[in-house]
Amino acid sequence: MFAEERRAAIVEILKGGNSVYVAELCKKFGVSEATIRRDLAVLERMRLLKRTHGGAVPTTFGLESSFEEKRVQNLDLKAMIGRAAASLVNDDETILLDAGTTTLQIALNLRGRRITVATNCIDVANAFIDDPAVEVWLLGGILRKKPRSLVGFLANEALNALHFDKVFLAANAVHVKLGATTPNMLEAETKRRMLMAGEEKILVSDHSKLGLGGICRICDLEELDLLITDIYADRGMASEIERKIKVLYAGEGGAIA
Amino acid sequence: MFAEERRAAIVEILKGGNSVYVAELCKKFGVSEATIRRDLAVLERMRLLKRTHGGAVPTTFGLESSFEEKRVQNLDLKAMIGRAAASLVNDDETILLDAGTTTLQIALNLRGRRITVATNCIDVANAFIDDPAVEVWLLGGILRKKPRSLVGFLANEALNALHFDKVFLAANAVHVKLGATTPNMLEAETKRRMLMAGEEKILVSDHSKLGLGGICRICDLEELDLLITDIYADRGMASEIERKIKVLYAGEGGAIA
DNA sequence: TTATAAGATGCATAAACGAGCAAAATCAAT
DNA sequence: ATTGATTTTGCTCGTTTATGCATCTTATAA
Repeated sequence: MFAEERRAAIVEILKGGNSVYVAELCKKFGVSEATIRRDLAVLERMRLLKRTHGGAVPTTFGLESSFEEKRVQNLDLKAMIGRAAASLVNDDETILLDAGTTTLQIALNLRGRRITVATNCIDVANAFIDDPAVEVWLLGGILRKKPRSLVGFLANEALNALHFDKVFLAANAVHVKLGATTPNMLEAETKRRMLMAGEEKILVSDHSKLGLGGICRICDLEELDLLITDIYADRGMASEIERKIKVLYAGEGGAIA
Repeated sequence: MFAEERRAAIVEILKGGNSVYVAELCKKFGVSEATIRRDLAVLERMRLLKRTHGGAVPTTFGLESSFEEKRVQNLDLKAMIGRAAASLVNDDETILLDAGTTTLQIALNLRGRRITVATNCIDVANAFIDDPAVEVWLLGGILRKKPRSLVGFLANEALNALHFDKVFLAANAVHVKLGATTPNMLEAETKRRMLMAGEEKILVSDHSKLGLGGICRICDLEELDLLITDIYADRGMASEIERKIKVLYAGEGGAIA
């Protein structure tokens, strides 16, 4: 592996929103800490990341990052779900991607594809910023600063005027009876509109959110066409869910129906 | 095998997204390392690959594009203009900020203020990502990846529904006769809509753009309320412009009328 | 504050590179 | 075929780059 490749891979890791440790990178690439530090130094000069004591964090391009570095939970699971979801997308389709860490993984797996992607998340839009193949539409709206999503009137109005082949929705909780839920009312409303704007409605959620209930209902599971979760989902709960909606289980090798 | 064939074959190998080693290519084609290096040099000049120590990687590797952080021209002047512009904004106002490096400087000088900012630029929105005081609205639209701005139908529709106390517009060229212009038609259309959505219409432009003409006209200078430029503006041109529009000259200490 | 982990710096080494030159291959005319 | 011009190729050698190690300095946390 070339230095160039290694550096690109480091940037790729950080694009998922995670921070990385020097030791972690050493192990992953089988090189010394000195080499990793040199890599991080050049990447920092390129503004592709920000070094910290022990590793590096993504650049929140702009200013001294307020990056509250809580690591993304279940990132590897989300990456698997992202790969599985991306594999469902065909060339020349129009895709609507919800805001969220899982949908960001879908975005990363769609880079280079000949598709049109609309989203209400600036991180998702940014995943394609150096990708000439993908046409990106950003829905407008009020900027929610924590999840970096756009919600509210502008987003809803924009969604009224648009239609997509597939919509990939994220939810904070997925429950057999309560359906898909989220803690924020504005988010819920925008998510409902997103569903309406999509031909094929796909919900993505790693297994940790299954069985949980939130405050604001987005929709019942019957209203959706497909749920993509991971192979660590509880079998009992899974079979209950499967009575209401088709489920895909993403794993190392690929997805199983 | 001809050199041409060999080079085509090398490009073909890289097309799959793989990297190649010089030694590997030597063996494969039965030629010396010097020959392979010459091939790689030729192909790199044709932008068909990117050389690394030991081999080459495909050009679509990502790092390169992010790396071209072309440095902003006249950044210090733009910062002065940004300070001057920001000083015109009052608390509780609603502000519309155009996309551009100068308007980004305005945004940086508005951090912490109790205002609402709408923009069609993700960099401007990001300037407030860690600022709880400023409420940010992002207009939707097609993401233009080089200037990182949002234009087109969604942006225009959103602007129809909104109204702001002040709009700060950026232009690529400002001319006494031709007015404010920009090279991109979609941008021009969205900028026109932005003007319509603002009560007070303010154009910002450092002196290097004065006297230049672009392809797409945004508006005549008479349609605007104020031009903010810097103190290095040519006096002759400045006095001509002043016959059509009020001008503010930003300098080290502050702005002079 | 001190203890500990992480980072910076200088140096050594091996691999890769670039330039120049000569040999070999190719081509264009006779 | 022969000759000469041009291009391509391979080789050598001095230079550069990438990397790891040892040592010294700095940052973080108890």
